[in-house]
Amino acid sequence: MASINDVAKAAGVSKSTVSRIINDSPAISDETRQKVLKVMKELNYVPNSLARGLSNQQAFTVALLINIKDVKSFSNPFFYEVMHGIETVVYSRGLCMITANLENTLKQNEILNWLIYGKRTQGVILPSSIMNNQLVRELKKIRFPFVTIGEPEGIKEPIDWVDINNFQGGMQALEHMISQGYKRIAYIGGEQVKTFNKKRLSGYKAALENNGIEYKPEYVCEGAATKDEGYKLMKQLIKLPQPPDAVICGDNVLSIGAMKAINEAKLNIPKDIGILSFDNMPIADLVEPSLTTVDIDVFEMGVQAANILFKIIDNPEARQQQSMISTCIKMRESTCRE
Amino acid sequence: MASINDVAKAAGVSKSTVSRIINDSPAISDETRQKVLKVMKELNYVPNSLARGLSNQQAFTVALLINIKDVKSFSNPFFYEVMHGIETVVYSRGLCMITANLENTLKQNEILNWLIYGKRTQGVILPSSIMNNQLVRELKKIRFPFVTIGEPEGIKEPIDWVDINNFQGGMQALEHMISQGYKRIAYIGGEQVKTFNKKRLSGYKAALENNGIEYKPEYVCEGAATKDEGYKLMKQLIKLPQPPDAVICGDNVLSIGAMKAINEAKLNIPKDIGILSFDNMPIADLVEPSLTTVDIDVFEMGVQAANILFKIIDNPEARQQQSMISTCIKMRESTCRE
DNA sequence: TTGAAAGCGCTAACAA
DNA sequence: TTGTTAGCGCTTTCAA
Repeated sequence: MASINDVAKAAGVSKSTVSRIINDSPAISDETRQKVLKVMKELNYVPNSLARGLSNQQAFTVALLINIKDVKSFSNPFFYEVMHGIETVVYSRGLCMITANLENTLKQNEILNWLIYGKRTQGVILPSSIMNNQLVRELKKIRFPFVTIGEPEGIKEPIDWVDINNFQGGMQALEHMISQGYKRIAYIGGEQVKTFNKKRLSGYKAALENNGIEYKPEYVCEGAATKDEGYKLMKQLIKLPQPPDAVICGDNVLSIGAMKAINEAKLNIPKDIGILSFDNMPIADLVEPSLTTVDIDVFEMGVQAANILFKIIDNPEARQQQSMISTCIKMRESTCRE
Repeated sequence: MASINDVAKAAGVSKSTVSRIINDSPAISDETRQKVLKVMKELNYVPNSLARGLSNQQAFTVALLINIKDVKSFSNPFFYEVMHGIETVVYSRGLCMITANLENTLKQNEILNWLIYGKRTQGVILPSSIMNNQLVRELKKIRFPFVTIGEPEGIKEPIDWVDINNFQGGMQALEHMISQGYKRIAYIGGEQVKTFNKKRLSGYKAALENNGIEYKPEYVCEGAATKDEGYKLMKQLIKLPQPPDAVICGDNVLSIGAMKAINEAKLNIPKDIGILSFDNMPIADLVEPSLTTVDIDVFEMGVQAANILFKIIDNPEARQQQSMISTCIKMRESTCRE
């Protein structure tokens, strides 16, 4: 294992010179640089990141905190892609990404302390669900760079975050239905505790208004979570004196329940009833008919989170930035009336 | 930010003493220990991991390499749980976990070099798909601890790995079918390039033999990957002069295709044809009827991978260990003939 | 049981 | 453009 000293000796220069070359300092003659680079290659030299980190007082590491229990907010496929987005940016800057689960041995604050004060990382990306005013105050006090995934609620100071534009998603969902000729568009929404569900519903309502369609409370169900609930709620909708001719569901699971109810009522999708779902999961392609969804570029969300984080790291005075990722409709058979 | 010196001064001891306490050295009087621990708490002291690492010549970090492109072998939900399993063990030992994607800016070897020679990590867990004899030789030469996820192919030297017991899975699948009274059990397998698919099929064949059932080549299709292929293959099976009364599918996607074919033929699941799938994905619970699957404890696989890795780290002379995670049948409606 | 001091591999201020 | 040197925060050997 060659060290900077070995390289310096072998190249006949001082270790400061080698250090300067490692750090791309311009104050080095081309001749020396070539010579040293050659020696580095020969010795298979890789700078010791621990020594660099100690000297620079930074870990060359970014941490992604996840909450494994919080399956709904950032569940499997999503999380995976967010992570990959972050990773792409982090590694392209020559840092490592460390991941840590908040539900592990250490408690939330402890693990953050451990990561931050133990100099294990120089920035974190964390789910908005764990943010609170005290934590924000603390992080700001020590000027520690952080970015939140998801817009945090009830935070007084402005902070940096990225989120899906769920309001836009709700609007797009309704507008897609309208464009396909549906008139009476119902809504089976997910749990209203989650901000993103509230935003989606607001988007739906706003689009109703924009399009001069009357809002009918009996068309809107909230707080559903399981296939079974989707099924039951859809059944009720079908039984209405004037049943809807389309339904927007909060997620794929609800949709599957709703589809079952529609099939049992011998109604045709998409002819009699159109159906559209938030969250573009693999299952949307597999069901019969395939499911039109509101799609999200989760990878991009990771990329933006990381970019914002580096912006703060590079310039601690940078203005806070909030970034919304656009949604788009992934059209499939379930709304293709034609 | 308190350093070891601050603690030493505040406690009126030398920094060696503080260091000994950090490292749980027994050669410390209880009195001193209590005194120093109290000061540490007061100063909110956390040891600088970079300095410790530099001094100890180890990063206190374990790396998980993933191959984001290789969706089939270790795809989303799986990977997520493996990671969580690893993480649980890693953090309980006070180390960090870093993840790195092989498809990133750096190439495979470069990123490994970068991680290892840059002292960024003291052990890696990596997918068997990237293993080759040269890499094994190199890692062994420098005695770098590593564990493979999945049994590697064509590796000459014995190495440490964990894998799902896919052979057992294949046997269990067939035996479950038999126990439910099915007689003519077909098999729609995944791509045979993948070792795990070969093993599953071998298990199926072995179980046939164990149970004195004749192997019928026309009942076995291989190399399918999409819903559509599942559909077509199932259709062919149904058209056979003596069609099967049960089918085992290589994954959930194939199963959905097969179910479609069965439904179109107006056959009942599970009465006329039973269906069972490898891989217990969320979708298995959502389809109608719900799908019996071969389930896998992927979390446990991560735990074992990490445990083996630490065994090697703690004792470089340890014998190589291969660990197989048992499968089990998750019974649902699709095979419930009763 | 404790302390003094050297050293881990790098960076950066200062000098040349 | 390059070299010398002190120092980053910890561990560990040796001595007391």
